[in-house]
Order: sequence, then C-alpha cells, then structure tokens
Amino acid sequence: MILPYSFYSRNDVVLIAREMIGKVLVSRFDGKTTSGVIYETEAYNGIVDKASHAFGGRRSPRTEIMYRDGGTAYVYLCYGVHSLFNVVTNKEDIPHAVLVRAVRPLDNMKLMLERAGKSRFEKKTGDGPGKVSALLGIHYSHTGMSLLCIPSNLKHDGIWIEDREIIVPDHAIAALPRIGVQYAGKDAKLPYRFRTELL
DNA sequence: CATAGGATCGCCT
DNA sequence: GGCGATCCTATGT
Repeated sequence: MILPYSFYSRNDVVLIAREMIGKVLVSRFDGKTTSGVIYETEAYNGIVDKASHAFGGRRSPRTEIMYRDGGTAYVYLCYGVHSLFNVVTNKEDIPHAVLVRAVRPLDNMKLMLERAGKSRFEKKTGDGPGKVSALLGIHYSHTGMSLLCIPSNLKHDGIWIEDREIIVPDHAIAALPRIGVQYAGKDAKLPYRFRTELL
C-alpha cells in the first residue's frame, strides 16, 4: 500500500518519523524503479525546533517547501555535495518534516550500485542521508514533488513511500539524539532520531 | 554584491 | 579522529 495523505497529514511528526521505520522508499526515474527499506529517520518539529530550517517561522525560497501540505518531498543540498531527502508532514503552513537517514537497498540493486559508484553492497551502503539520495537517484531539484501522485505511466518520474507490512517491533526501535545539529542547543538533545538494527 | 557556513561523505592517518 | 570537497542558501551591506 502506498502511504496516503492521511499518514503524512497528522500533527505528530515524531510519531510519523517512528512509524516510517520499516516502510519502503521508492523512486522511479526514466521508467526504472529502485527502492530501499527505511531504517533510520529524524523528525524536525517545525517553528519551535531550533534544529529545523523553519525554526522561528523562517521562510525563504528553499524552506517554503516545508510549509506545503503533508506528503511533499523537501530535498536540499548539504555541504555543496549531498542531496538530503525529507518528507513534509502535517497540514499546509505547518513546516514539519522527516529526514530519511538510512535505507536497506531492496529493488534494482544493480542500478543503485551503479549510482553509488560501488561494485558490491556492504552493510553501510545505504547508511547516511546523502547515500539514500544517491542510491535512489534523488536530487535536490526534486524538491517540491508530491509523494501522493503516483505516475501510472512507467516512463513517468515519481517518488513515494510504501507500506509492505514489514513489522518492526517497538522495542527494536531506538530513540536517539539527532546528528549534526549541535548548533540547536537544548533541542540538539531531543530523542527525535529513530533507528533499528533489525533490517 | 560578498561572504560564511551547512540536517555529509570518503579517504587519510 | 581529522580534513577537504564543493556550491547553494541565507544574511548583510
């Protein structure tokens, strides 16, 4: 089942980030589908979250995407090198987002290896938000795409997330501080990162 | 217009 | 554990 608007539009971004563990991130570009099982995410809790790009209600051409309705892709360039993929959650004008930090490669390993410039898979191949985008072919120019409009035409591009009923028990999901947000002061310590070692 | 810095990665030691 | 790559974005003049 493709995750519907009702999954993304809820107001608890931390819960959504936790529930995204075990879901399958899918992309289709040039008619070629690739996917991976999500095993690490981070929640960014809108205008009250110092670690969020939208902290304090800041708006800019880049962060404007975060104020869109739930189910929109927010992809931005980090360190001039890496595209980082997030899903916007909640309703329009509430800039919540979930960063996908790691996936276990699933469909079309060959193409994903090629994209990552690797010759074989290792445990860490999809571990890291920059690597997630590299494997799936997601680029910062894809920011603003809807994850709810699934292309029926196989030649059409699209990104979406599926529930393939992969069960990850609650006790197997660790809640940890987020990575790389030391500038966020007190908010840097919030347990908004979710990760499982089961997948 | 100029500038500093970033929700990272891979390679080096 | 340290560092350079690399370029967009935000901010300030």
